[in-house]
Amino acid sequence: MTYTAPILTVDTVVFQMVDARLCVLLITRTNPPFQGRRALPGGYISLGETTHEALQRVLSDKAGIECTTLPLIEQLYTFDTVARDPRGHAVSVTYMALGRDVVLDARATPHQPQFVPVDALPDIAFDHAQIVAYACERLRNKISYTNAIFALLPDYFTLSQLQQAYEAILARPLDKRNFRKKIMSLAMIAETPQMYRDGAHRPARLYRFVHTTLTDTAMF
Amino acid sequence: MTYTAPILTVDTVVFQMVDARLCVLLITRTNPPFQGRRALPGGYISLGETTHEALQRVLSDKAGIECTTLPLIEQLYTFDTVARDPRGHAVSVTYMALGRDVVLDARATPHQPQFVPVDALPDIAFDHAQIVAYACERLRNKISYTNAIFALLPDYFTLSQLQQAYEAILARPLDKRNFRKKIMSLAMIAETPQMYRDGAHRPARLYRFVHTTLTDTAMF
DNA sequence: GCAAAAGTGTTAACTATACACCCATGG
DNA sequence: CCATGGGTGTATAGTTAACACTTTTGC
Repeated sequence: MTYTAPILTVDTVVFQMVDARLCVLLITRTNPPFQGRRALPGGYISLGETTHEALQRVLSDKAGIECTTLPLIEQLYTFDTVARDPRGHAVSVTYMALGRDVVLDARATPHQPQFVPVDALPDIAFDHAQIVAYACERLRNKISYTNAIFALLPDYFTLSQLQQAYEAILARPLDKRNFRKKIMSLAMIAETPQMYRDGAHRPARLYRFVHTTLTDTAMF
Repeated sequence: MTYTAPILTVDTVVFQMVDARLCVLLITRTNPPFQGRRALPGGYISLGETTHEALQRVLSDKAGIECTTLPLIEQLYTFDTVARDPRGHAVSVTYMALGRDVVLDARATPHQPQFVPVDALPDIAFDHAQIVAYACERLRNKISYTNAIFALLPDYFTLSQLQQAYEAILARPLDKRNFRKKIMSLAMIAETPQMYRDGAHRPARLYRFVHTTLTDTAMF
């Protein structure tokens, strides 16, 4: 039997907070089709490679990111999609990753990786706008019933930072008092003795996450 | 460039209620590996075929089921898995489907399709037990925030039947009065003038679903 | 008349929401 | 002293959960 499988690719939506805004990692395509257009980091899955291995390789090659620095990686959905080259139809396994300390060196690769706010996306290649929209929805759901947001915040953070992250992802304002009451009742975070001083106002208490692995925690 | 993709397969978890129990469709494998063992219906995805097209073909060939008779089909997850033949690693795109009127003809194909209660699964091939467990969990979640259960019930049904379906999927008993109060407040189902008579007891009112497409409806 | 499943309300506990002022700091 | 963001409590409405008896039918 001569079995020929469809082209199989992986595409990843890497989220990170930048200035209290939810941002997604985009690269610039160096090859046709969509050469010069921005896109999600992605590429072929080779024979013998798992989807996760391909993801690691692609993020490392195209954005200089090591997967081990991303505290949360989760598969999203598998799209039947247009191929990257004219051979026709392809299948793309998509992943979502959350980061907090990712520093990009836009000159280290020709792909110019950068974080772009999800509420101000440029015109991106393939069906990647759809994938980003799906990832945003998944993330919104995920932070509502797990502690997934830990993966987007630094080890020590203020309640205002935490609230801003929730607000950016949910795309709606939250009441400060109700938010604090709720979050403290969940045993998801713990007070630390440290304070954060920043500008002409009262210093803020710093908190940390009790668990830095994914845990069920009904927030909303 | 000579690009060789991993082997790509599709596997489907088809659910149906049988005697108030949640059942899953299994076939018997006619080829190695796991020849003679039961398994989810599945097979190769060919070049040029979408995952959904492959799913249709596989269900038709191996179980005699036309996809158009399944009111709800949803992609589950894509597993890196063992290959069906010794060439090594494969990628399996899995789907969940819900049915209500599926009648199987176990003699029409050599695959002996049959519905088996999920709480009494035999030893099944590959990583299919894991896939069924994942599908059950997804279904449990899905019926909690959508009307997905419509796809498992006949057009006309009693409140007891509906409650039994929820109980079978959630694997816990529900309070009859609270259940009825809740379901009636959701505008998910509507009374019909018909009654269902069955045995030596009071006849039951028949209801129908207001929507027979997937709709958001917070049930639990 | 009896066995079997259908049908029906109330109360208490909990959860979610709305809302406004004082505090600590730097300049 | 003033501008800035940090921090705090209460009252109401809505939701969930617990619980037992009467009705209608076939035999």
